[in-house]
Amino acid sequence: MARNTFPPESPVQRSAPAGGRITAKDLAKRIGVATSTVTRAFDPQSRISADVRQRILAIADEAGYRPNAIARSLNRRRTGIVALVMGDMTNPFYPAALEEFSLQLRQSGRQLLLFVVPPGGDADELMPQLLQYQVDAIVVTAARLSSHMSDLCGRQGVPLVFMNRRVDDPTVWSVCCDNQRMGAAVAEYLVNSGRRACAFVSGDPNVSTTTDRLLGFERGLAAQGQRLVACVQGGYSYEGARDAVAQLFAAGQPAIDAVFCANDLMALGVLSHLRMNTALRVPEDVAVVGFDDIRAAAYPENALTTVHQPLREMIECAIRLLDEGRPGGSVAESLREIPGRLVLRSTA
Amino acid sequence: MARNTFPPESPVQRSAPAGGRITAKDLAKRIGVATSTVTRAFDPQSRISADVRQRILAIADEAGYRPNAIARSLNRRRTGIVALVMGDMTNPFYPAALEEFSLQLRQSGRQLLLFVVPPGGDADELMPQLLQYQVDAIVVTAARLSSHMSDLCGRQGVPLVFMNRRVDDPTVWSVCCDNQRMGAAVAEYLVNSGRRACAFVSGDPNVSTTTDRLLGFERGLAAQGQRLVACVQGGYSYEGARDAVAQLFAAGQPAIDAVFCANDLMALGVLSHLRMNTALRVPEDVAVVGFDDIRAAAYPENALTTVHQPLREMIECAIRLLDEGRPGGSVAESLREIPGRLVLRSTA
DNA sequence: CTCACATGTGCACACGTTTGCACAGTAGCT
DNA sequence: AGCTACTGTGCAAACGTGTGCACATGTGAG
Repeated sequence: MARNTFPPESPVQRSAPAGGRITAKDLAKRIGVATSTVTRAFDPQSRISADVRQRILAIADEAGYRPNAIARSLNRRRTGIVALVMGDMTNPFYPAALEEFSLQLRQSGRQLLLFVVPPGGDADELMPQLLQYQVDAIVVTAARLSSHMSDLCGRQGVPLVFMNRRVDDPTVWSVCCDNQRMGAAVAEYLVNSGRRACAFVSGDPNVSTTTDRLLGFERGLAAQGQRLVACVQGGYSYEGARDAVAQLFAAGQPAIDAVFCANDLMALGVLSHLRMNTALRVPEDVAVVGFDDIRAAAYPENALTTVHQPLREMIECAIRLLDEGRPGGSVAESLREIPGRLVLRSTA
Repeated sequence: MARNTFPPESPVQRSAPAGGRITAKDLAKRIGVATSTVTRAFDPQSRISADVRQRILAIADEAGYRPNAIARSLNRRRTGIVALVMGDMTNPFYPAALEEFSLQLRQSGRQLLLFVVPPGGDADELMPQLLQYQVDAIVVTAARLSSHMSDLCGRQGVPLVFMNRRVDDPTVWSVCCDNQRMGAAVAEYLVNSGRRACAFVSGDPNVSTTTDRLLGFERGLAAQGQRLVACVQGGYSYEGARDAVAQLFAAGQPAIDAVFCANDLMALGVLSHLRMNTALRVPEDVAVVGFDDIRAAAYPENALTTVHQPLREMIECAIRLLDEGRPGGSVAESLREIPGRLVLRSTA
């Protein structure tokens, strides 16, 4: 038999690669066209005769062929991958954001590479790994990033969007709810409903999301001739807020009659303390207001009055910004604020 | 000046590519070594003299160079990317799983490509996209996958692991809690503490996680001479369970004195109904037991008795299996069951 | 019939890395 | 000195796709 002498000179002419994965070249050979023609069949922009395209697509489908996105990425210098860096998965707001992100990114034909920064950790360590994968853009939410890493992204030409966090850097985008205005709106509402001693439960005094809400709250109080009576640290967690507020009330402060929390999770912790450990009635004796409008806020046993963050719009905005490259103008222009909405339930 | 005639014949000799990204070739030219030497400097396995390696790494660091993971993936035919397909982000158990997954994958040097299947949706539509990106393995949790897609992965040689779900397919892995045994343990505990009329709140009658827990529960009851009094569908959601159980109790059933729920989220819905809408006391009149042990189960206002799922161990197991390729043996061998643990709090 | 032009296809190179092979140099041993 | 073995480096061919260029063919106008 001359069988095994068939390709005598060709050195490594294996037409079926080990992995079992079929390539454009295989397909082309089988159909009798050039590999570039196969490529063009998959690109709607390309000019190619309708019948050839159809034939190629049909056979490709039958053979289970789809273009290798890795090879394409290398060639096009665009991966279609967006990195999402996220901290604090324990706050239900962020899983909800993640779900919406995933949905919208897929609708725009992109993939989502996820990085969760561990509780005490820093997003900085993740960046090298992340940049190695040549992501087209990076979205950071609920995590801290050094300015060093931020302009490393800049040098590599990777757009960076902070979501639910504002940074004073005109070269990166920020998308937020209008935190100051909503903080003021909460103040106005509480004072109008007769509250005279308001406290604030902060998340982290270094994070804009918290400080903007606080600033707006204080300004809103001032506009009505009041001042903030107390401000405690809740560390963004249920337990942290519960314990902080326990101390606050145990300290026999001048009877606080309203507590505004930087997020819903902490507000639930506050509610828990008031209901389980004190005789105070909500809302008669103490009003509680949260921020985010997570699902649990609407549960009847919580019925939490809170500020609704328009998650879908915020994420739509963030994704639009990904295509804009890096912002060109001032800090103010690099910030997008989406209006929130006060949702009245039964705790205030 | 002869400056601009320096490379007279070379056609496209641009040494600084447009993207601003520096490549191994650039670095090599700058140092005066071959590109392969640069590669080897980054591979601890490679034999290369210590001083050359150090010099390369130093200059690479200074220049901000890191090997392009996409190009490497193409060459090695391994991307280092694991796809995670996840449904039902509204159940806090899954965000917690996601966080742990992210952590463990990063520790093993891999990346996480996330796909969230939309509420009514199907994982099948995602698979083509996902396979295009040449992921090294796929983990599916809380989502349904057709057997057609399952063996498409098989043909492409991509290991597939179902997590918290069991499938009767010996070619894919499954990692679960020992649901039947824990269901039986709950039954035993409830009967031992004097319960005489137990009901079950199911998630989805077609999902193994639910049916195994139910089966174990029924067997456990039978072993004590009892039978299940009622079984309702809660659809895995807080609201679904609350409404289902409302109907159940409104129907004036033979006074049910224990409710076992297929997950914690539904158990919280049940608690909500009992506490808000009935005069029944928990646990005196009705016991409530959940499954998963999410964080909210431990909140004092819930204090939910539940079955703890050992998330970390389950995920460790799943990640180990990724490296095993596809399972070789029987259905039984392709299933890994991790023991759970009953956590007694105040609802039963 | 010639020219201008549009259409469809193939060729070959590029994307940035990895890796088998060859080879120069050095060391160890008889 | 000659042989073997080992170390460190360069060369060049992959990996699978996209795309500019050339070219063949068809089409209509003058």
